[in-house]
Amino acid sequence: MKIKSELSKIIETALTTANINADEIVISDATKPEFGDYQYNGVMKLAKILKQNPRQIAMNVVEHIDITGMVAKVEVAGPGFINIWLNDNWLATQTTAILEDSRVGVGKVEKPQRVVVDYSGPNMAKQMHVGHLRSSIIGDTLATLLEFLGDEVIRQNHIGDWGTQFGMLIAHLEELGTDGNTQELKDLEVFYKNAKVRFDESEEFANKARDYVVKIQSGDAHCLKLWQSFIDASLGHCEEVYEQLNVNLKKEDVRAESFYNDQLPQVIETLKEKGISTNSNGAECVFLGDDETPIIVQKSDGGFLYATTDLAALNFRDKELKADRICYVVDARQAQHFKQVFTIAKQAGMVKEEVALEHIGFGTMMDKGGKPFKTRDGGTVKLVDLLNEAVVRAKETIKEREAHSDEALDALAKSIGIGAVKYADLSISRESNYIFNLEKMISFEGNTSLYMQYAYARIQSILRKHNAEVSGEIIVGDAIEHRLALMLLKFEDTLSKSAKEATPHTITSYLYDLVTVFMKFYELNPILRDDVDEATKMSRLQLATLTGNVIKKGLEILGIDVVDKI
RNA sequence: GCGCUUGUGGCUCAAUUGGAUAGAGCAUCAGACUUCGGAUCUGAGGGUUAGAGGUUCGAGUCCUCUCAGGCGUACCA
Repeated sequence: MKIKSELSKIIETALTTANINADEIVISDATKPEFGDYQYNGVMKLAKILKQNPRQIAMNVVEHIDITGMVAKVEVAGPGFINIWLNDNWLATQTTAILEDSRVGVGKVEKPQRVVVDYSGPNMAKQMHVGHLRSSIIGDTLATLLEFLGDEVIRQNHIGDWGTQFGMLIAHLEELGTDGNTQELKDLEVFYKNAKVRFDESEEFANKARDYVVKIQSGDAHCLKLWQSFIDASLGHCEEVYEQLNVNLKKEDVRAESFYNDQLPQVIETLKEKGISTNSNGAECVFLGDDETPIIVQKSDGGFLYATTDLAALNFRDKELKADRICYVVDARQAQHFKQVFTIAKQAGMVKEEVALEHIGFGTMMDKGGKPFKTRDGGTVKLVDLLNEAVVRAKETIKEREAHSDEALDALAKSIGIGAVKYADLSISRESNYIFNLEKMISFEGNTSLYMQYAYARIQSILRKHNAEVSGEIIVGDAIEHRLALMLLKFEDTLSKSAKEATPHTITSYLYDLVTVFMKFYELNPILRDDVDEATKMSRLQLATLTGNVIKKGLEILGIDVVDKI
């Protein structure tokens, strides 16, 4: 239910009949229950333009608002706020209407776009570390969300599989045996370290490594084969992590750096032709605005850089993938880089002017002391280790409570442990750095996944206990049911906002609010007690069912499982 | 040096993009139960939104300066 746009229409009609012009009508949530459900604050701005008393205008508008349908009451407050209360019967009808809806009342966007979401982007030379977590799950949430809302999403995993380090790696691989199944590949960190040792200790090896870099790039069959087997092994590691994280990235979503390799000379040609780049100190450079430091697109030795690859990718995504919107889910520290690359791409006509280019930046994960996340001995924390630990912790916690079969316990621990890590990450506004604290994540209190999962399990428990058909209409009988019904209907507005701004935390805080309201409802209004009449019981069961459905759908978009029993 | 960015109770985070008395959760203290799953709910204390000016009906949010942190800054990605 698009409540806000419905209310906008009502206000617009009122303004028109009152002979007032307003360009954009913004409805916001009421800040407090006493102020109603929603408010319109635009009158104060209009007053300035019309040079009239804002309260007077507000009174005038209020008189023309239709209060026969969705709106029950309107009031002027303060300097000219218009407070709006929704009608209980309307809330009841609307919630009843979506009881059987698999989309829980969420419609599809009117104008679907073709959106490229670039996320995860691990480096094949290394094990995935915690830094990749954010890109993977924020990107995946965005992709799932846009898809659910009706956009056509093209996932792109821009993996790092190209560059000088691969010469060293495949030379090392060759020494170990060319089958690519060597034991050492099980841990890329170790493999990399050993390769580096060989590179430093042997001049012969180092020369071979440099030679192999050139050979891969020129398409030497032997080296390409080595390279490919290395990439396959490394990508295999990533896929295990995606599987565990419930991240929907497949092999066919991979469009690696190497894919753009043969398009790089053309990028330089285009930049030269359009007079965008110039030669400076032997390197091909783009100077933007008054900046003194250029963006280098080709090194003096002829080699290309990551800006070049990104330009080629932008070109490809516009020309071949025909995207309307391109989202890069990449660390916020690369903000300037993307700003520059986007500017160049548009100037050079590699991307059409109307295509939206967005850098979806995110902050860094810190340890408890507020420093960048490292292991005790100062190394990088592997993502696999971290996730495994979360699952182990989750298992310990739930084991204390109730007896489960080993199989059920493992599945439960995975859903809860992984869910906790993902939820904690997604619930923080993405641009800020955040402090990683596993104990807090697996807590049952506060804004955590477990609190949501618990609420869901509780609802399922009620339904099991009832153990009969649930039918009939929702009745909104008191203030708490009013709030709950309204929260349920706000789901669509929440998702739209989250999609527009690419902010997963909009969804988590909504879910938290929803569950909080549900818990209050549940405390105040008994459902299955004997003294509750049949119609009320059914209505409350329906409200509980619908709440469960929304929690499930919300968590599903975040890639987090619900469980029927904890 | 220049540029970008951040600063909100003891701690971790919000604040619908300029709206009403800045909200939550931890932690602390005080309550509720013959539990529809207490892994819950109710309440209290705790804030000059880093500091100082400015813009206006109205500022955590916009502008200027100061202080403190983070990041980037010519051939890594």
